[in-house]
Order: sequence, then structure tokens, then C-alpha cells
Amino acid sequence: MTDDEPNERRTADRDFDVDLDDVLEDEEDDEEGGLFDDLLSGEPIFENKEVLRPSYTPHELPHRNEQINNMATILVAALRGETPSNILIYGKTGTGKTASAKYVSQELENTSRKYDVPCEVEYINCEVTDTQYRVLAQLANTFIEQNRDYARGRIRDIESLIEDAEDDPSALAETEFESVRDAERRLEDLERDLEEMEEVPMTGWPTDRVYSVFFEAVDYVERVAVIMLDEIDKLVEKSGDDTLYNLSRMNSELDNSRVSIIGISNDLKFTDFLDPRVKSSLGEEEIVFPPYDANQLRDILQHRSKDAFKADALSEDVIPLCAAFAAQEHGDARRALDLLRTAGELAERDQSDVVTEEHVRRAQDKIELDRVVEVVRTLPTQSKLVLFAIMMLEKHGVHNINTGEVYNIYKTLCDEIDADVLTQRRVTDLISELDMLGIVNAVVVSKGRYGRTKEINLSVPIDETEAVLQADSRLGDIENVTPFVQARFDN
DNA sequence: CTTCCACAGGAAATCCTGGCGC
DNA sequence: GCGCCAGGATTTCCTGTGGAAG
Repeated sequence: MTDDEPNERRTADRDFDVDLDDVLEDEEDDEEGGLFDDLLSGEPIFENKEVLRPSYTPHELPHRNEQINNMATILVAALRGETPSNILIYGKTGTGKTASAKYVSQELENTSRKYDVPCEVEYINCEVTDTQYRVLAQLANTFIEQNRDYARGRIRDIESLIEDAEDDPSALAETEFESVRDAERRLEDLERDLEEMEEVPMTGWPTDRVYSVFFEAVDYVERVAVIMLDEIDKLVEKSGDDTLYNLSRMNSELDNSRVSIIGISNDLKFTDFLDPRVKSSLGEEEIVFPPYDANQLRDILQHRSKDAFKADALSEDVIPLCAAFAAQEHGDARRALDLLRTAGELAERDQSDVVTEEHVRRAQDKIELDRVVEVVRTLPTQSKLVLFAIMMLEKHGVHNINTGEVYNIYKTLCDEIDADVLTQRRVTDLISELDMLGIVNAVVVSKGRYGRTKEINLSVPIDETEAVLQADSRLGDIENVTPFVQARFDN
């Protein structure tokens, strides 16, 4: 039932576009001038779609109380002016690590403001900020910014204090200053500090200079700084553990302030690559976020859907189904939400005012297709060629393709587009890679007398794959190779 | 039971690229 | 700008193997 509909899209296939919202306008509605009318007139399904996006931080995180309390117990030290232990958070994608950590840090900052304890949390996503330099520069700049605000505030306070004191000298009695002169001296200091605070440029400085600027910025006022490093494994992978080493030993040299690190990692084993010293200081406390099971996912979806959808926009089996699908894929809440959102979008496009089970199933297919399209699109050329060869064979009705056949076609394809021809050894590896990506299915079988080989089958929709492959500029003009394939069959 | 196909897939050698210190 | 090196991709060379055919 899902295979029927791509037909009408044939003509537009060349310009393969995966984004749902874009396809939307082309597909239905040929009426001039009424492009958006129909879409608008339908009963909207979403109340607030943002709630379903991964970037949204919810106010409540069902089934994460234990982890959240755990973090809070550790971080409460910051509010007493002590250094909290460093925390390492583990968990697969979509288990609520980032959301929980952000929630806790928000609460921490709120409370610190309430009791007037200086405590700040800095969030850094190491996938974006992925080198030691960038991490330090970003931290330095945010702290510098804060210090400036602080200095300006103090300057204002002192100025008005001096003004008061000129009228009535007793105004100074309750303050730290002994005289107007003293206050003025302090004022000058602050202004000079403000002058000297220099922002770290995006690039150009030696790393140790950035480090010392950062160091001084942190130490400028008394405070507890919590540094949250999301996707910390990416940082370690790309630029080693120097950053972490520097950060974790900072405390012994700071006079006024304290730093504490929260590391968030997808990879349970990433500490294996760390210097033992870093490892022990970073992992003082470890919190694990296990994957959600289907019931927990259902609660989460239930919870979010209240804000996301109009009342009664979901038929009752929608949420359990989304939860079940996502639970099969390692309990990823992000996936579950994505599924629900996509299902809603599909329903919206159907002008339906209720999201049904059917929409969820289609959403599941669509997400899977998008994933495949993305994977295939970003494949290296050689892998694309191998896949192309498999696809051509499949297209001619060959199933259980074996390596030799693929290799032969592959060679002619390479000739055709003037690419390097890899060895068969290498091609078998490429096939295995495609297998691991789930694009093809390859099983080693023995055909007795006729040797031992892989049996390969395409495990993705053939038309879409072809479209994506031909969208590659280097593979675009390959169509006329069909005779080659044909010729091979005749032998 | 032996043979022998048509590869799989391990190990080491080689090529290539980009970063780093000077 | 240059040599050096790490580490990834690829090649070369190789041994291993399940089971139909004989």
C-alpha cells in the first residue's frame, strides 16, 4: 500500500527533495491563487508544533526524576558556595540527557538568583564547538561578557553612592568604603578593568593565551561556574583530552571562584581514551540514563501532546503506536516525538482533523525513507558506484546477486564515468559497509561446487534510490550503461 | 570421501592526506 | 616552505572454507 503513490511524482523525481513541507505545495492544489487557502482552511491539528521538536526543553521530564534528583543533590553544593563534584552523564541519544541537564541547570540558576549566590551554568555543545581553542574562546567570551555587566553594575552603584555621600557623608558608613576617595579609587579600578577586558577572537591566538584569558575571566569575581559539555565524546575524539585536563585542574589555581564540569556523553566507553587523571576527576559522579521502554515513551508523548495538539486531534491508538515503534529502536524519545510530529504533518496535509494510526505508519515509512535518502546521498562516490551496480542488477530482475556480478558491472560503470577502479577486495568491504548501513542485505552463502559468495539484495525502495544516485553530478549521465548490463546477461 | 569453485576476509605493505613543529 | 608523522584508504598477498559435484 505504501508503494503505490510515488508514481505521480515521477516527473519531479530528478530534483529529489525530501523535505515534507516543500513537496506539500506541489502535490495537491493546482488552483491559481489558492495555493495556501485550502491548507489554511482545514481544521488545524497542531496547537504548538514546537513542543515536539528536539530543541524544546520541557518543564517536566517524566521518568527522569531519579537522575534529576541525583544531579540536584550533587549540584546543591554550588549554592552553598562549595565546589560540586564533576558529573559525567551517560546515555544513548534521545534518553533525555540534555533536556534533564538543561532543566537542572536552569533551576540551579533560578535558585542561585533567589538566594543571591553567584552561580552560573555555561552550556557548550561540543559537536559544534569541537576544538580546545573554540571551547576555551567561547567560555572566555561569555565570562568576559558577564564580568563586563558586573563591572558596569558596580560602577553605577558606586557612582550613586558617591553622589549620596557628597550630600551626606554618613551614607558610606554601611559600605565597604572608608571614604569617598576610597570609593573613587575603586571606581577607577573598575573602569580600567572594563577597558582591559578584551574579547577572544574566533581564531589567531595561541591556545595558552586563550586559556589564561579564560582563567582570569572566571576568577574575576567570586562564583561557582558549572561548565556543561554536551557530546563530550566528540570533543575528546577530535582534539584529545587536553581541554578536559586543563579544566579539571583549574580549581587548584583559582583564588575566587570554583569550576565544576558536567560532561554529557553518548558513548559509554569514551573514558577509555582519557588520561587516567582526567578520568578520575571527571568521573567523580556518574549518572546513567537508560533507554525508555514503551510505557515510558507513551507517558512522554502523552505529556507533550497535550500542549502540541488540539484537543481530540489524536485518535487513541496513535500514541501507543508511536511509543511502540520508537521503543523498538532503542527507546529513543527523539524518534518517538519525530514520529508523532511527522504523523501530525501528514494528517494536516490530508486535510484530516484527526491523526490516525494510518498516518503514524506512513510517518514511519517516510522517516525511514528520509534516512535512507540522506545516507545514500552522502555516500562516497565509490560506494555509490557499487550501490549503482547492485541497483542495476536488481532492476533487471536479478536477486541474490553475488560479489562477482557486482564487481563486473562496477568495473564497466567506472570505465563509463572515468573513475578509478578499486580492487575486488576493496569492493567486498564496501558492500559490507552498505550492509551495515542497512541499504543492502548481504549474507555469505556457500553454493557448493559453485563457490562461496555473498548474496546481496537491495533493502531499500529501488526508484527512490535510483533517483538519489542519479542526482549525483558524477553519476548523472550513466543511463546509457544499461546495454552493458544487458550484454552480460546474454552471456 | 575428495575436489574444487568463488569468493570471504585477515595481515602487512603502500599510498595519500592533512596537521604540526621548525 | 619543508620534512615528518599519524592514521585512513587501498592494494597486495594470502589462507580459509561450505558444500554440490564427482
